[in-house]
Amino acid sequence: MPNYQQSPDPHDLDNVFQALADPTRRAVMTRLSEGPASVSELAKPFDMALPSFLQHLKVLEESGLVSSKKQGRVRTCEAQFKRLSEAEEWIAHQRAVWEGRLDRLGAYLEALQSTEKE
Amino acid sequence: MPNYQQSPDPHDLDNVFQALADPTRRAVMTRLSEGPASVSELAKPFDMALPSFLQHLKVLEESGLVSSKKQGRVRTCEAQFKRLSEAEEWIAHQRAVWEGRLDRLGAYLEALQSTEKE
DNA sequence: ACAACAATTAGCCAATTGCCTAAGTTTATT
DNA sequence: AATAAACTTAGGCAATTGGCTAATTGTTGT
Repeated sequence: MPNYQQSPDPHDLDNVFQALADPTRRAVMTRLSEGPASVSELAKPFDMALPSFLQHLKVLEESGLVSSKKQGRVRTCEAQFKRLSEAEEWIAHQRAVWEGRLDRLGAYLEALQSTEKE
Repeated sequence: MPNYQQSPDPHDLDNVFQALADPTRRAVMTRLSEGPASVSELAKPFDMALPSFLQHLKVLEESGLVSSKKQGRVRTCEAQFKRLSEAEEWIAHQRAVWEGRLDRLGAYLEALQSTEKE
C-alpha cells in the first residue's frame, strides 16, 4: 500500500522554517493571507531593490509557502497553507509530548500526595 | 496602562524560526520534549564534534527555546515552550485570516448563486 | 515603432552559518 | 596529586544569505 498520507520530508520543514525566519518574508505571508498579489504590489511596502525582494519571493516559493503564475508581464503570487500547516503541526506535536509529560508529572504528584497521606 | 500582554518582538520570531530551521536543532527540541538532559546526553545521537553541537545549543538558548543551568561540571538543558507557542500562534493567526477570507469567498459565492436564481 | 512597465538575470560584496581541530577550564574520581 | 570527565574557548574554513547595481527580457500602451 503506497503511503499517500506522507509525513512531511524533514527537508521541507527546514525550508519552511528558514523561510519564516525573516521579517520581510513573514510580512509577505501576512499580506498574502488576505489574497493574491502581483510581485510589484508585494514589493511596494519594502525599502529594498526589486531584485533583493525577488530573492525573498524565491525563498518563499521554494519552500512551498507561496505559488505563482505569470500572465503577460505580471506574476501573481498566492499563499499555500499546506506547508505552513505542516510546520504548525510539528510545533503542536512537540507541545503535546511536553504536555503529556506534564500530565504524567501531575499524576505522579497526585499519587505522591496520596502516598504521603497514608 | 502598560502593555502586559506583550505581543512577541518580531526579532524573537526571527530567532525562533531560525533555530527551528535545522534538523539537528529540531531533534534536540524533540528530545527535550520528553524531559531535561545534559549536554553530552543530548549530543550523543549526532555524528558531530562537541563544539559544533554546542553551537546548535547556543542558537536554541539564544532563541529562548531552551534554558539551561550548570551544576558542577554538568549543564542540564530544558525546553521552554513559551517561544514555541508564540511561533505556533503566529502561524495560526495567518491561517485564521486566510480562512476568514475563504469564508467570505464562500459567502460571496452563495450570494452570487442566489442572485443568479432570481 | 517605441516608450514604459513588470519582472528577471548576472555578478559583486560583507556578514553569517555550520562545520572542524586544538587547546583550555573546571569539577569529580581514584 | 594525578587522571578523567564534561564542557568551553579560540580560531580557521567553505558555503550560504541578503543586500546592491547594471543590464536584459518580454509585454503592453501610444
